[in-house]
Amino acid sequence: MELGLSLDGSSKPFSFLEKTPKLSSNDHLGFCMGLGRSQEKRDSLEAERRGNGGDLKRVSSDPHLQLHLRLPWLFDNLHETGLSKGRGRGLDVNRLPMVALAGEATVAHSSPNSAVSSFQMDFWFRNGNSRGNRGMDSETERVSSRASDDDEDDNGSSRKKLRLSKEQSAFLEESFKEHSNLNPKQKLALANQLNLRPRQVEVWFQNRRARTKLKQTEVDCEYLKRCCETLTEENRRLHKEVQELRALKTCQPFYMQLPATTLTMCPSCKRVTTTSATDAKIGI
DNA sequence: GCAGTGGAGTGATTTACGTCA
DNA sequence: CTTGACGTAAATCACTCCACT
Repeated sequence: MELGLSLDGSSKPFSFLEKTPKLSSNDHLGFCMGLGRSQEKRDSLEAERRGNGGDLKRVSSDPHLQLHLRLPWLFDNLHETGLSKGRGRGLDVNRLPMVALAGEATVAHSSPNSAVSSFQMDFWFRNGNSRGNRGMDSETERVSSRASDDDEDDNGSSRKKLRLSKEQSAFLEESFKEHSNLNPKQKLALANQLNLRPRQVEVWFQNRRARTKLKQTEVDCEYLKRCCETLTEENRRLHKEVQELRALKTCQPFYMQLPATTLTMCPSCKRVTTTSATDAKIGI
């Protein structure tokens, strides 16, 4: 059994279900939720993207979110669908022992717990920020210059987490409110404005989109959960009502079920005849 | 206080996929 | 039709911060 619910009230809310593979019989009681944007919303989003300069070549190919759950609300089913399955990954330098990073002496010396990230140093330096006037040794300067390189390291050791400053985050946040997708021009402008690499801006927006979507999904799931509970309760109530009506029907005397009859007199022969209400209605 | 720990937040990377020229 | 470039979503990792014990 599949139940489709739409949150947006679009006229064709479950078109995506046509493409959804049928749940196998092993899926027990399946619950399929479709969280979709209405066409209008999608159009506006597309228009917004076009308005961003028209450089974007396509819109998201994933206008809907589909969740297949086994009642009652077993979210852990997501794990079974492969969402949490890891893929084969390439070499991760962060998993290498420190010895292997000997060539990255400048980075390795930088304390990972340092409150002053290499990026922030870079930001201060480039901005001429007064905070950057703290006494920094030559090593932090080396880190700074390294972080300011626009190109990624070829040896893949650039997976160094750099925390953005509050100002940068706030600015990115504001930009995100205006448009959640950036065209290359906007990306470059933002990067220049914030003294970040374009790639950093790009990644920030990617993460922001993903996490916004995740949050929205959680909210939607909660809403659907409540909807389902309400509907279940309503269903239970209606079933009970049907049972009561059936019970009432079997208890009623036979005559109560007969259609009402009326006595009529034929105007010509003056004979009294009985006519059922239905007969009278159809003019017999 | 202080160290250890678990969880949340977040920047970065990898992979897969769709679109377009 | 095929192919490569490009952009994005999804999944994941790694690091940081913070509350709690």
